[in-house]
Amino acid sequence: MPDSFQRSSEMAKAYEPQLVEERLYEWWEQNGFFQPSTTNDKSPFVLSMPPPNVTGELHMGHAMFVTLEDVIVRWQRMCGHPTLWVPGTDHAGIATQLQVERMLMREGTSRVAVGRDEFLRRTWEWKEEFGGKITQQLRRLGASCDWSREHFTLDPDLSRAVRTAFKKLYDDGLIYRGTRLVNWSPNLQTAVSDLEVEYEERDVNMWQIRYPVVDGAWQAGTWGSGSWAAHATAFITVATTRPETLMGDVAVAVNPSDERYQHLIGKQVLLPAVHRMIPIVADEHADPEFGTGAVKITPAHDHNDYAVAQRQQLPMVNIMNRDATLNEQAGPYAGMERFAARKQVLADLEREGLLVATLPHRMSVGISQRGGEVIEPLLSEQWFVKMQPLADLALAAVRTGQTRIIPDNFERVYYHWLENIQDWCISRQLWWGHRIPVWYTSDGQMIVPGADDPDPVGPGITQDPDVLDTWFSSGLWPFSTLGWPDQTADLKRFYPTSVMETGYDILFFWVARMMMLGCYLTGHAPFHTIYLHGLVRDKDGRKMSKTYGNVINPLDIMAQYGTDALRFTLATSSTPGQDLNLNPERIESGRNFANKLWNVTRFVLGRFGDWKPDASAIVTGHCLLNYPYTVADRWIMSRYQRLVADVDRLMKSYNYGEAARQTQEFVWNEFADWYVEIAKAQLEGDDRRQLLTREVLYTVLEGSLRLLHPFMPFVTEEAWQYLTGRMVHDTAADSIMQAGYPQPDASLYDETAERSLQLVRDIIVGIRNIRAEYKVEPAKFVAATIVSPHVDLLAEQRALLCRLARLSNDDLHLVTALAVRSKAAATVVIGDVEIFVPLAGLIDLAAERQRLTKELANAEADAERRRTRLADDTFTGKAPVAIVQRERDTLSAVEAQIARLRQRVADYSE
RNA sequence: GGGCGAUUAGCUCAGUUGGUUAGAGCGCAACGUUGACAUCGUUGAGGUCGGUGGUUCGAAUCCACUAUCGCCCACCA
Repeated sequence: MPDSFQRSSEMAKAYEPQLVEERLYEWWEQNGFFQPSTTNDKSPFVLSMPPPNVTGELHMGHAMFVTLEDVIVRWQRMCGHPTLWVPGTDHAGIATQLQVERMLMREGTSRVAVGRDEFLRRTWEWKEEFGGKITQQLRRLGASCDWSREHFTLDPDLSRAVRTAFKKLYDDGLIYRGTRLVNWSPNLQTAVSDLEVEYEERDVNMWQIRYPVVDGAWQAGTWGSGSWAAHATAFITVATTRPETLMGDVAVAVNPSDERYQHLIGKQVLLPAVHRMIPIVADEHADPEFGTGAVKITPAHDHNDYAVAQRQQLPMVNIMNRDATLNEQAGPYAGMERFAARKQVLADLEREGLLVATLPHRMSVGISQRGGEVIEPLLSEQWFVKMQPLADLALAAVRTGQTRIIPDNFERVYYHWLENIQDWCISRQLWWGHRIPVWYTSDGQMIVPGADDPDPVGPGITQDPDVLDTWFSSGLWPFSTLGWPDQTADLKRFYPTSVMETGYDILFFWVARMMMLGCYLTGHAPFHTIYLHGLVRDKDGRKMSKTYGNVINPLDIMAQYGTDALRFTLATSSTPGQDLNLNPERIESGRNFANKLWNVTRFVLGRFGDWKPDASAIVTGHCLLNYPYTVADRWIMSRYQRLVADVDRLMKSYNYGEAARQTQEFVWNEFADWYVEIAKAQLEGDDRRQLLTREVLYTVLEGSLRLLHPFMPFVTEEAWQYLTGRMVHDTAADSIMQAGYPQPDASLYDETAERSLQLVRDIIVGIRNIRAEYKVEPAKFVAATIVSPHVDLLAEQRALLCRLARLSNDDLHLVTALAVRSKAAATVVIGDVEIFVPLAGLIDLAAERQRLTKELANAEADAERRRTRLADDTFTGKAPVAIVQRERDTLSAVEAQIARLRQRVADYSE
């Protein structure tokens, strides 16, 4: 092994992520560091990765979840738990099918033209070609998942899990087939679930149309004759936003309490265009306040009307084809596209004098999430899962605390959704996906074979042509990927999993369904904790989208700033459940921090000399008591230990971002800015001083790298390899991720040292401040007199004071009192300490007086507040003793400061 | 209509169970290459924590109301 000096000089002057990341990742993966330890009897920690779409492109959402999950996983692994992070990809039925269809279109053909078998062959081909891309990109992010256990939702074993689940739910009566009104996406030509419909406020028209109330039979053939009035005894006017559905009307409903229409209830109206007689019925659905108070009932094309028709036992008339053209039931409009038909119907109504009014109206319109067009409620035969029994289990799991949601306000959202759940339409009229495992005989019988049974064959036997909703298979993910339905070793050891980390946007789509299916099929909630993160938005809070042109590509960012910079920024900018506005400037500061770690390591290593870290190099409480460590040594160790305790607490309470922020602050503002500077002075001392200083530098830096490793895996590993030279104290680790995570040790807290060093820092900053104010040349050594009751402490720190405040050693006077107070000196007062910096000929008496007077005023106001507080009996009586005592102590310190400030103001005034 | 979240420095955001004079990064101003780091250092300016009221000895933090922005669910003939 090269010595430390050589190692430090091998380190590049700046951290260069592109030289490090790929090499380290390959080394980690090839050495099996991501696989759960088998030589450890601690409880395992398991996390299932939310599987990205197999043909997806990496975006910030992926970067976010990988960062958080990798933080959790690396932390748990370092804490000594056998840790498994199961990766994989999702076949993403609609998304993938659309991509392949687009490809076929570019080739001048189509899905239908090539046929189902060929289409599936082409889609698999596509998957093989592009499916590895996303997993490569996850590797770029540093994801420490166990690739030997990677799964794809269409893998044979997962397909078997799907069939097992389907069979069980079917046999238990929780899956049924039925003709229901579903959300139909005309562009996709498939049914979609309620969740796949998004609502958008739009300005539309509401038309008022009058229907003739007719007694007796209607003579056909008069549509277009303009002779409606002659046949009508009266009219009833309905309001609608969708006049093209008129031909599907089966009734007109009025509110039973609506006096305007009492006399019409039970009468018949004539439906224009198709000349059907439909009744006027009384139903609570009609709101007298809305529109005209009379509503046309179109059960095959409206969810509310569907309910009315069931109540009123009205027939259903479906007037639409699957491509959203009208069918033969629409009479003269058959074959027209739905919106073209709307225009034509309106024109015809107007001509016939039946269009009463056209009013502007604002309403939310259902849009197909993936298709982008207006959803059409359509009557069709589909497969459904009966949700109530499943929802009850999922609700109970959270209510009883078996599973906990973080942040917990999402528990209410979860409850509300599950308490109002509707049956789940799971069939999709697609080709890419798990084909519904049901066969039909020619006489209409259904066969649902077991998962391991052969597919039914025989004359006239056909399989259901549809596939299952993608989320059906991903709902099994946490256990199907571990071998379920078989009781495999992995399933026994790693299920239920530990934490489910994902975005709150798929709480219903995925998380709730995993909870339901997991509870039902395995008898356990699939995870004990659900951690939800927010969406990554641009710095102005807008959704990242290609149309806004505000998309930040993680791959570009990683190439420019390094993976650690991106990860650190995402981790430290985020709070659980809260959206994150990503400011690219912050990524730069993440990069800077990685570089800081690198350079501080380079510095420390370069000062090791022939010293080598080994077990004895670790500073413990015992060490600190038995060897002459300095106040600064004890200070930084104490601060470091407090950091470790804070990080421990924050990580355990899922506040990962705050843990990283605090660590950064410590490393930069305390360790690098102060201890490293102090160490430079200490390293000029005798051999023993040097040795002890190296130990402290090593202990704190090595521990800080381990603290940060979950956040910044690459730079910490690389720096750690250099720093330790692979000689680690607490394990025989080859990688930092195998070294333990720092554990709190309160015995190293040293409040005296912390206070002392704080005073030293304040004095140094005070003198620097004077220097800056009087524009003293940075290189120049100045004189100073420090008047303080703590001369002993300050004498110990003499070298430090001189070095960091740039004082001339011969002219630094440490005294307990001062006989002659020179006006030709600038003054700093810190509590009971006075510092005089003589600057002959430079001192502006008026300015100095003004500065100190201002400080005096502040101090006096402060003291006054405290005196008032302490004079208040209720405060001294009710507040905790420690708080009151602290108030007293602070007051006396402030009073000491006031006395000195007064004196000095007087000095300058004479 | 029901629910949730946000509002803290010019910008982007932290702030554990209420407890000194509210923090960071970026940006801004001035100075500075002394051997880890200019992806840096030193010093500084900058906030009555959206508003009102309340609880409390004490509120950015808890409660009520309110304003603005955003999101979710439901409804919308």
